[in-house]
Amino acid sequence: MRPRDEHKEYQIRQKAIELIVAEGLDGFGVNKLARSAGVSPATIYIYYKDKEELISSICVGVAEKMMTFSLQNFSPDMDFADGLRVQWRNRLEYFMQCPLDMEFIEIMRYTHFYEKVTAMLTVNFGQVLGAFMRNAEEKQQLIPLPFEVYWAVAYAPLYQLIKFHNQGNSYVNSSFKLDDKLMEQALGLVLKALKP
Amino acid sequence: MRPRDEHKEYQIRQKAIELIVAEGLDGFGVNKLARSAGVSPATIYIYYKDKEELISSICVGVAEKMMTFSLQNFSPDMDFADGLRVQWRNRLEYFMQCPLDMEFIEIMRYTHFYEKVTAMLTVNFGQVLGAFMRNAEEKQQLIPLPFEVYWAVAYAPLYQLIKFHNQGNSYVNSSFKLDDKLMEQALGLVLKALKP
DNA sequence: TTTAAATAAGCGAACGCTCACTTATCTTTG
DNA sequence: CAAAGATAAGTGAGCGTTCGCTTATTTAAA
Repeated sequence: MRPRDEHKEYQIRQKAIELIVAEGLDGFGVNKLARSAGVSPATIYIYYKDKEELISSICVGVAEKMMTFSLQNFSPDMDFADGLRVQWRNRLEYFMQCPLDMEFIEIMRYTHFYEKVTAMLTVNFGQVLGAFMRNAEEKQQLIPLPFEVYWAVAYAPLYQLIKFHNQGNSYVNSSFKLDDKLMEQALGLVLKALKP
Repeated sequence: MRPRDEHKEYQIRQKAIELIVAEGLDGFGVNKLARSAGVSPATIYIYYKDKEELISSICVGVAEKMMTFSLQNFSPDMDFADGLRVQWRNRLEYFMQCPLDMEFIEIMRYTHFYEKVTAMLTVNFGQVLGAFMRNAEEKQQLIPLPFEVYWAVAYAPLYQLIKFHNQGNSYVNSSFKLDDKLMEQALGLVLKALKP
């Protein structure tokens, strides 16, 4: 039998992400994607059952890649400040390498497609980072907190900075670029908030 | 001449928000909206030039309402901790009263419709909150910081908590409800981070 | 080693349906 | 009755999806 053209498979996924980031989920269509990826619409249906499964699959794929990346060089029993810094650095590095992925996930976050991502993240991400938080508490490097309060203070500021960066500006500055120095400054504040 | 039926005007806007929150921007259609609001599709085109203007107008309207609400009882020369608490309380109260508005804006945030909102927020929101930040710095109630770092640490955690609440769960807990006590706890941490 | 059967990949064209939007007509007001 | 509101009944365009067919590759009998 004829083997799959892996380049086509890749092109479909890549162009789908590009199109959705550029034009949003509305404005995204299978025929448009086919033209953009240089394949026939029918070919897309060899790989995916329907449009729903196409988007869903890409969504989970990207989320898995992001999660794996952000857990690089990380272990739940690391020193609290070190562990949090590794997490921040990984996320920032991933974003610098794959800015489209980040924007793509942000768009998907408020669609029903994200439910599968949440389920996946809960199993993999939640376990590891929940353990990290509990360990840090035991070592008295972190104030005892409900998980959600901890998470909101520990990670949300980073995502907001990335959002400003993606947007290219903020409410008062017409141009904004996130760099290592700014990240460290924000991380310093977060650590100050969370340490006993 | 015949006057407009204001009930219809309101129904169109309200149902549009409900539909977009329920099914996303894709899956939202003018015919569907007309049926849901109990009017003819053509009636919608009396109020709005096209679908684009319809969504755009609702988007800006909701954002303006949110901004006005969140500046209630607030002044840029308030004591820093008091001012930040008022902001957090206002946002949380608005969300409790109009949870759909919040979800609606979050969906719109990653579409081209949000550009107009950003422009509007920059003018109104940015001015007031920029002044608040500068005043707080002068009074030495706030560490000197770039605006974006300040904003990320000061407000992002609240939005993340609201997100968890909307979602109804987080990465480790299968059920989560945001309340006043949790908000105060998170606000306490944020203040600890930002105060000298 | 040749060759043809078998099979999945891949495609262009078109299907049925829904979409955003319009037209022709009627209704309600000053 | 003039003027604007409101609508039922459309319209063509574009959507997701499928059909009928071709192409490339493997397999294995001759």
